[in-house]
Amino acid sequence: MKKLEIDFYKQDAVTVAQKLLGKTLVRKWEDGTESRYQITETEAYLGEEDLACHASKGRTPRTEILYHEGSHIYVYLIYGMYWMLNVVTGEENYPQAVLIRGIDKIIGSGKVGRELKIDKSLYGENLITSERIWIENAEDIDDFEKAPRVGIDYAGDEWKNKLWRFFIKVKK
DNA sequence: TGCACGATCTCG
DNA sequence: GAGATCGTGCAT
Repeated sequence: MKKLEIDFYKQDAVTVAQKLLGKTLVRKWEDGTESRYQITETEAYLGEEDLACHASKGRTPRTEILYHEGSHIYVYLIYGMYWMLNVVTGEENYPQAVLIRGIDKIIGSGKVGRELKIDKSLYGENLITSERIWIENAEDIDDFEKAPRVGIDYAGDEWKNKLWRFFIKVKK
């Protein structure tokens, strides 16, 4: 399949989060081998006014990449041990990102970070030009579930109740 | 310069 | 149900 192009990432985070479901995440290792995963769960973080989005605290060295245009990668260390993998979306100066929470059978952003060996060296990587990580196109998934986002109790009711978490419905 | 806290997981 | 473990942001 073909790599996703810049136009895909320039859409808003909520749209991209839904469309990323079912797409193929490709990780190329140091030794030249590749691993491929189907994206099964995502969450959207949209703009400075979204209190759950890291950019709500303003532009800092850490969140800088969120202000760039879509297709960049935002990695973030949480609880001192887990690297979260995020895809920056939208136009420049409009901070948005999609958190990858699940790939294949690996559900949980901490596990994803470990599986993909995500670390600071991937911060700011570009999904279109990178030789180490990119996303390939696949058929859109229409049959998915929505739910409130996880672990953002501090964001306040208005934001924490938004159904911006998306995951593929498990087939019986 | 210091400190409290978090988009989590694993183990007991 | 608590601990592991550390970069970041904000208060001193």
